[in-house]
Amino acid sequence: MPELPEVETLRRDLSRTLVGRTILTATARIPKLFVEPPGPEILVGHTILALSRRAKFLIWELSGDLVMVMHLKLAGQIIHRDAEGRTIASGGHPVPGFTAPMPHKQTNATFTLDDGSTVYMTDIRQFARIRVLYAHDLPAFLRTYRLGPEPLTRAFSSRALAKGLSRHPRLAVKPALLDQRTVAGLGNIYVDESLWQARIHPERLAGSLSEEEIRRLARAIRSVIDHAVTNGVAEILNGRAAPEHAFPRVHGREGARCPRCRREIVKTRVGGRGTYVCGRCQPLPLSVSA
DNA sequence: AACTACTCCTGGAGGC
DNA sequence: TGCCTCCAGGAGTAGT
Repeated sequence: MPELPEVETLRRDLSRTLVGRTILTATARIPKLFVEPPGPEILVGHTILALSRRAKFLIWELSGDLVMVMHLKLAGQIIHRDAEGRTIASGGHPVPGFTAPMPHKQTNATFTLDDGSTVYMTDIRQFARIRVLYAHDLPAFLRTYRLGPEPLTRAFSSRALAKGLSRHPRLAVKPALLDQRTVAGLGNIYVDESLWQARIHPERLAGSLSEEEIRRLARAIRSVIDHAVTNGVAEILNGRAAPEHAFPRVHGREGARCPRCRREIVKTRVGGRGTYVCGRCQPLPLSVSA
């Protein structure tokens, strides 16, 4: 569930509470959490210099030429509690709640810091992964993913999107967008939202989109991601946002009315993923569905 | 090379 | 209540 906006929001919040702190202890409950050596013990004594992000990777930049690269996958969550046990930063998957007692049985890693605070990493599905690298090896590590442009940077444009989609001309546009080489950081929710906003059916073949549609899609991706990052995605997903900011607009809203045309939102399956569309706003021409 | 299907996991929902 | 199946889904990988 954590996609670019969730990870970026988390990065910003943790930047305020973690930078300058030194790690006193680091433990993992599940050995496979740290994909390969070194394990968490190497982090002890290192100071957190900055937090950065690439696609859905959360990157802890540490003293001594180390980086810790986290991927929350579907259900990873991070909670930072101060010495009194108050949550001072949190993000990722909202279940269990950020106020739940920590640690609990799904707390898979724990980091204690020099100010008495503690960072808990939880993951009810155990898919999340952590990798510790030398900082000078990080660029090569990221290069192996051949990640596409970040949607909120100048590198992302309708031209860049067209180029990315041209890699999969015979593939449905939804799985093409989920490929991190096309655009970095999109996941199932934001792809559905972007396609709805651009009025493009997820099963349209990537190669069938007109230039105008690709422009619309690029604008939609940028605005959907920007909106989520700007407005604080966790609160939006918790339903606490104002109605005009209700989000998601289609994903997970089977049976609700399309906010644009009032037609019922239907759930389908595209590329093996649960997919939500408005049948009126996002037409699927017969010529490309055959 | 490119695409599909399966896998990793657990918990929650729904059927009976 | 309880047992069963299905589903959630990022990304790695095995198979076609």
